[in-house]
Amino acid sequence: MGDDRLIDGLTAPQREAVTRLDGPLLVLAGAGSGKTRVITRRAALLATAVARPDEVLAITFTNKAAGEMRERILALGVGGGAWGRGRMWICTFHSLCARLLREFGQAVGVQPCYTIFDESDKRSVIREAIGAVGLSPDNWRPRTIEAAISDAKNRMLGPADYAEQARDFSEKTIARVYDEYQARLAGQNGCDFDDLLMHVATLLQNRPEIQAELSRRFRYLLIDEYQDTNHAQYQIATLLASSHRNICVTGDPDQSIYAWRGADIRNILDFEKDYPDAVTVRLEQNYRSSGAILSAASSLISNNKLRKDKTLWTEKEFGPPVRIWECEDELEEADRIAVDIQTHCAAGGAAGDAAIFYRVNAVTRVLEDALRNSGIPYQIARGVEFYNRKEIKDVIAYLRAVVNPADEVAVVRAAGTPTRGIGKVTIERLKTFASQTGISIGEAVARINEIETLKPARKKVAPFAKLIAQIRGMPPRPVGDIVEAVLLNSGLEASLRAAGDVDNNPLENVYELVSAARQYDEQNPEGSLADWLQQISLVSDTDAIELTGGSVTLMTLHAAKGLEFPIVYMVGLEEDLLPHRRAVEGADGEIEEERRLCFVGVTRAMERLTLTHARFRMIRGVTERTMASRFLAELPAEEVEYHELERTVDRSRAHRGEYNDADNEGIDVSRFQPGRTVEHPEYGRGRVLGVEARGKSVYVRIHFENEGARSFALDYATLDLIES
DNA sequence: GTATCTATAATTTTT
DNA sequence: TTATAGATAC
Repeated sequence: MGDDRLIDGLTAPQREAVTRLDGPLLVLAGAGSGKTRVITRRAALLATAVARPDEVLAITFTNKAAGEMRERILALGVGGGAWGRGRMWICTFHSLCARLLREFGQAVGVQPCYTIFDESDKRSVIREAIGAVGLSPDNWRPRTIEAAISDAKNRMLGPADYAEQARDFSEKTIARVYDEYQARLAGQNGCDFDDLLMHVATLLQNRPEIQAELSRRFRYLLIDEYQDTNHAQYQIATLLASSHRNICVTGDPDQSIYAWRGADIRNILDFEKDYPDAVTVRLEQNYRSSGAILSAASSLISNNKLRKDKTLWTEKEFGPPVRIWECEDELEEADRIAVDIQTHCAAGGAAGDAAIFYRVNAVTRVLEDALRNSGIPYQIARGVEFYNRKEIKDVIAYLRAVVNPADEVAVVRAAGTPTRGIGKVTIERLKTFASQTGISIGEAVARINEIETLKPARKKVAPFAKLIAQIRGMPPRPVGDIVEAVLLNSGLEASLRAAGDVDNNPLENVYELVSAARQYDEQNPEGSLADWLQQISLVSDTDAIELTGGSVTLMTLHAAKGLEFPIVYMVGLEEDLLPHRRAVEGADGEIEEERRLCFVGVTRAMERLTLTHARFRMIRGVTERTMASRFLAELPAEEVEYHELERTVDRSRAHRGEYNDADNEGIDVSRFQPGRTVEHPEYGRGRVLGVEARGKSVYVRIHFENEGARSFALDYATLDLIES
């Protein structure tokens, strides 16, 4: 069967995972266990031994991972000409669904020319919906409502389902907004990210003939990072596999870090229940990290209670110990990292060997400054930022308006930029006419002569209407020509020519967009404007990382999943940052997810790992005392190298008297782990909520049954720990 | 109808 | 610290 090259050099379990082609297969792949190697070879083997390439559907977590997988399969050089005829489907859940909706969406009320609404489009529609049901955005925060709706969609609850299960006033109100929001999206023929999944899952559920056709089309399924799938994704996977059951999922419960986005770890834990005949393969040998790093990782993750026990092992040598650096503040933290990287480079190492991970994006600025000042090249994973720029969104608004005339968000934005005398009142009149006539806003623009109310403004709208009609009349490709036409004919180019300076040049950005379109044209001989728009709507931060580049990579811990670097720094190992405050205050399970996040970061390192924490950190303009992360105390103490604060070199703000130092050393906060029960002489028994530093003292917050939450200064409180 | 200013709020992680 | 929404001035 197949090509021997595909199984060369594999261990027994790896070989099993590659060659057991039919039936349900669960691959529990520990960090660094060669999983990518296994799934690429498996995909290649499937496509050469038992199926046509286009009968294989491989689903990855990011576009980046999809691209890499495609390259690696090509590099295997198997299958020869077979690749040309029908390409293997390698995509993310979202891009798969986006494609399927274009083909089958009408069955769930989505027109083929639908457009994808990003977070800010979603925000503006939500605001409208909140207003339309008679609420005020001051009392009903769009953020909160968005989160609730997103959560509902991930659980496949439509507005009606959600309303049915809504219990309290808050949920019932959200249900009204959800209903309105969804109606508005449908009216604009738009889908948000969550809709892509929910609609396809519903489609597969309600239309057996489509489900049958698709499971015939995709005879073999391969799903990576299965621990991070949500319910809608689970349904899609299940329904696609239901007739042939050739479903292989890979993942690692210890690396589940997206519960906040609706991911349900039970999907992977229950795989064997869903498919009782499933074969399970465990990959537990780690080929990536040194003994020291692996030992730290194992020690850390063993603190999770809700966990299937698993032991990673390595044949690699122990190597240098994991370092923990205590720094005065975030400036010193960044400086020390920069100096360390410089030392590495001076010794002949490459900057590209190193990566810096952090919990929140907000901490990047100081790191960037330090690297820039030291002349160290760096890259930051934030690809969406380009598409979030104002001038880019302006151009894209025109394109969306051309593709989908009902896309009100886009039409309104395009009509108003550059300013051409179309204001609020005119827009309202267009909207009113559209809804009275039962047409889309785009059509209303095309039929301005029929709109009585538009007397003087008609002259202002006419050129815009003409432009849209002209662009719409162009052939759907090459896309580059369309983008360029929009740019030149809309007046955007002219208005940008005047603006801009050296380090922020919108005109340049906009031309970069034209280049991106031209590049797309070259790579996709059959691509259309709609396809390109779909593709750029789904780019993520991680997609932009250049792994072969010669620069230090900065990214969030979430973005780091699936990658590896010889040298890793993790910054901000502090309570309230990692674990994040939201998790500390939240349910018990959330701390475990933070720990898994930390574990993911640690296991990215191959040779050298440095964890840092600062005693003081400025957060949104205010410098605060911090406490070392509990996770640091969970590392094997005798194996790590602890670097205390270097008091001789004081580059910190404290030195300049910008804040008062606090003498909190030596306080054992670990005794008061959140969740522990304590006894207070006056208030009786209570539960520890958390420990926090404020000003010069450290406080412990306790929740008492009768008294509610109270804080005590740790130095003076008379609290007894009760064994639980 | 448009531009500018001010106040205000809010900050986890991402397809 | 930063972005954004709303108010105000032109």
